[in-house]
Amino acid sequence: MPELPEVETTVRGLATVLEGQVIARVQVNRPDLRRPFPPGLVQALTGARVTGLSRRAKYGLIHVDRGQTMVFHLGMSGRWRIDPDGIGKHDHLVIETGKGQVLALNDARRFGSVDLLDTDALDVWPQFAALGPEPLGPGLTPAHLAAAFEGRFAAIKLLLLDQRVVAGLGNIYVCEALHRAAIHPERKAGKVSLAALGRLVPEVRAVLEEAILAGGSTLRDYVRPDGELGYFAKDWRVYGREGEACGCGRPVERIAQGGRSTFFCGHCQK
DNA sequence: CACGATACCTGTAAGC
DNA sequence: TGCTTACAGGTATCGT
Repeated sequence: MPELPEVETTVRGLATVLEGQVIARVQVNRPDLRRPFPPGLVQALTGARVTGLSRRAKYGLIHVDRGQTMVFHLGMSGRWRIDPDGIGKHDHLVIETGKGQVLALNDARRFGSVDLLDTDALDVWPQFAALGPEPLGPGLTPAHLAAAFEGRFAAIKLLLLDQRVVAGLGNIYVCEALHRAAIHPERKAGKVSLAALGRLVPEVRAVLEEAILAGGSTLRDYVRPDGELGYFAKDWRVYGREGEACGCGRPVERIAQGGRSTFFCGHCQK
């Protein structure tokens, strides 16, 4: 489910419910996700007022008025449910606002995480300090990629998934961006021309921005009537389309890289 | 250090 | 129907 656009959509949806509200109740239903829930999480959040929400890479941030921020990562299967019809299986963290609205962090595989940090120390949090530039920010340039890829022999697809190179890309949007930029996913990163990187950067931005827009329109202001967040119609050009015709007519191919599926067109991508 | 493999955990879909 | 297998949008860690 969650790459950068889905996290962004989720954060915007959560903001409609949480922004400016007091957190009246916090319930933790198991000790951990990928890591233990932070000690004191319930106490820190209960009674606090949410001052704002934001996103960094694939992390969602909920800022409260006590100088702290709850940082969540959705892993592979995480999602927030708004006003769910009862607390269900895998609703590991439940938050209720002063207005009585309920938010449930649901994560079947529990690859996600929740952390509690001082807001003014977010930048030096090791997980954030290690991240590369935001793909939608000014830091992602062809020159940045060229520098990051210099001398590297790993496949470009794999390096684009490395959050230290660019922060927020995942398997779907890397496949899509490489296809749109006509770059073969197995090309050694250090050997991709600056011209090709010049095509790639705007395509990375475009796939992400289009996905965020689709999320907004599909979800109607980022929240579906059933309370689900982050899901929207997918119209990928290659992802999940093995054997189907690429725009050029040739079948989309599927290979494994780093143990994960890569979809591409061997005719369009060189 | 760069890089590939593996582990984490559960659900779902496909194959037999 | 039931059982087994492959695979899933992410990341940390381990060995070479």
